[in-house]
Amino acid sequence: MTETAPRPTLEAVAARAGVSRATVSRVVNGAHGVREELAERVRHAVDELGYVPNQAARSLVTRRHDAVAVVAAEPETRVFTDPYFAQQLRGISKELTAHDSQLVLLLTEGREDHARVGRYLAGGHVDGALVFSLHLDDPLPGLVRRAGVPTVFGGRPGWDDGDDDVVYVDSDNRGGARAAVRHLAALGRTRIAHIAGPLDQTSAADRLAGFRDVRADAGPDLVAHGDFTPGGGERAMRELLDRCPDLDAVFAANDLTAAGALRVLRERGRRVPDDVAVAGFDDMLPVAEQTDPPLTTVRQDIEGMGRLMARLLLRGLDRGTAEDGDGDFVAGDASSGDPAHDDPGHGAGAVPGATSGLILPTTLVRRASA
Amino acid sequence: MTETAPRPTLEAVAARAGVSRATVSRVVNGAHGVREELAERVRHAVDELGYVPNQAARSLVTRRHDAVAVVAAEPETRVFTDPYFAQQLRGISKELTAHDSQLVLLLTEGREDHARVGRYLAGGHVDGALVFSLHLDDPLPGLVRRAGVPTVFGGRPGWDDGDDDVVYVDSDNRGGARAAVRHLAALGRTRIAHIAGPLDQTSAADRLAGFRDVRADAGPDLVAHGDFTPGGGERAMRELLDRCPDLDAVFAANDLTAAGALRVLRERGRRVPDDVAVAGFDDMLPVAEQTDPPLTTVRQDIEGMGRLMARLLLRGLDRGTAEDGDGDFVAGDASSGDPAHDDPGHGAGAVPGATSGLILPTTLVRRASA
DNA sequence: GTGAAAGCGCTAACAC
DNA sequence: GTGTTAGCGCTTTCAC
Repeated sequence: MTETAPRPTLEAVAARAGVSRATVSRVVNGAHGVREELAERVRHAVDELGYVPNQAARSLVTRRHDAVAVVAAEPETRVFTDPYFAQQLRGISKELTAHDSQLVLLLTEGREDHARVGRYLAGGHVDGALVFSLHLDDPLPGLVRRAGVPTVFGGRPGWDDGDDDVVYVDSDNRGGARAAVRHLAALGRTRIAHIAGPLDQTSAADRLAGFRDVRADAGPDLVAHGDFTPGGGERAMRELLDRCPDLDAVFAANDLTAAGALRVLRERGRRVPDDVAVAGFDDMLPVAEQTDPPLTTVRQDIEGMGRLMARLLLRGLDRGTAEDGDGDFVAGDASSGDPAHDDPGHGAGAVPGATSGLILPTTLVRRASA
Repeated sequence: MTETAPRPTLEAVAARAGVSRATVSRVVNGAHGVREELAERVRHAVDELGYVPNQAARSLVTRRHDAVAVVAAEPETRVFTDPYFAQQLRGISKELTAHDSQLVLLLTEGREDHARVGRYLAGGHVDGALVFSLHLDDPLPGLVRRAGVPTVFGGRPGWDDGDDDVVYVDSDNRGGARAAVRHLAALGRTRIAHIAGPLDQTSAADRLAGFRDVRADAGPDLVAHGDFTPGGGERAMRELLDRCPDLDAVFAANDLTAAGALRVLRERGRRVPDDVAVAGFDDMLPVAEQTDPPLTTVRQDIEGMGRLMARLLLRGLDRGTAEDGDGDFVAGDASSGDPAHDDPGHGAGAVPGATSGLILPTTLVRRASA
């Protein structure tokens, strides 16, 4: 834990190179209009002295911070029970790095933390925020709005007050669910059940909606409610089996749930997929590949979500800097029919005063369970 | 993505309260020696105006940032294949939050990123760094040292140049491994094999060392090499079975490896634990509880590691601020005998000029596999 | 106890 | 093109 040595300043570089501070500043910031000879001298001095600009001083005047906050509610989201969040972070990090922006991570544990986050966001430390909000009643969204910071949400926000323009990125939960259920149906299954996730999370609600899209006629006994955990999956599976002993397929709201269901099916002597076909959601690798049999499931581009969120935010931040149209990433299952499905070409800030979401496509991964 | 409104400044608050900027500053920073009446007036003005100090301006003069960088090499560590890193982050976040410090996440993807991280660290954006370095040849440690930023490492660093004082936190990989192997032996197993992890990571090396501590006589055919993945576990298990068909126990370097081994054992018709007892390491929940049978394994206090790292760093930062001795967290299996095992009471900066590590204890979690 | 004033390191007008 | 100058919002001596 050595002490930080005093860093050279712009002034020092200027003296060394025999120019003014302004010139050094211009060179350092890549401005045009500096004679190449001088520029070279400056660069030399910078190297010699090991000059690194002081960001605090810079932000003070530019009001830019080259930093973005990532806000996530830790206990409520499944942020730390699986690698999901970590992958989104990775995507975000990659994109921010490419834009020379730093990632400030704000994790909230409870209500006490909200004030802190609000203060931080309002304090003008960051240029924007990426907020993960998966609960219907999440206080975070309101909070960041009040802070007045440009924001992109991860996951479809539960509320929709209409008069506010909200930008979000989500994966196609509904379309993915449809694909899974259609796959089960294509297998010839006719008694297809669903184990839903906690419906106060939009992902769970959307997956249930996808199930219903395909099985509009499914009776209520074919739907049980889990909580995205294996334990919840077990309970729900038992319920379903008791209610509908003749079911021949199950679509679980996520892989953890499916793993629990699998265990109960085995315990009850049902063969998978022969007697009952099972499909999950997430393609959470450590689970989906390890179950017996391995899980047929719906894969999302999680890292891609993170990247897209960051990209949207950054693009919004330098709105007006032209340079548009790197179209990889605009996405969407065209057949999705999801009501929140915007023209992806516009991205951030497309429709002022209206919620606009970008939905990333999902893909069905076939393994042995269905 | 609404635009940020202009924030009130100290000046504004001062005007509102009818005092000088200096006084407001004192109140805001909780200094003594301000007449209570004035202080009250200032607090009032702060609330009314919704004043939040501008951190950039503050850092510019104080040279404090109330921010800590967390640096992790993404592809090399298993950071994104399991929830491990996320849990450490959570621990770090909690501790930093309690000290009003922000968490700046620096993820590196490759060599190109090192320069960026070095620049950032050297740029004086943060008060210190928490660095995860698990590879022997990791360039990160040297880099942060050159940046001259107070640092605490996560995981025992692979190198040890002796003349530098390095502070790190690790869990008791060696002691945990010993406990697992002793447990297998206590079960009456005599032919205990080990599937090691990638030995360029100290955790894997330490677990192997722990195995050897207990089974000093184990021949080389009882040790196979995996890579911390299920696939590696499968390959290693096949090898072991071919070499030593009579083995009756396996200690796998982590749970993922154990999951792979389990699959091969089943495939080869060995019953677990009857024919072969299996133990893992990590207690990685989505895996350890889902395997068939569930895994006996060694649990680490991952979140605790994160907290301790942050605590150590922060304590080092305000060295001299007295207030010491909240002794929860100082830890260590006293019987460990690990050479890097310091007197935990001293913590950060205890032995200047020498590597000092704090080792968190592990616990054996018994499930059905052994 | 409180205020006035200097200055942290940088950028952005504005002159030259 | 390049230098000079005036702050950005804050903390911190130093007088009073």
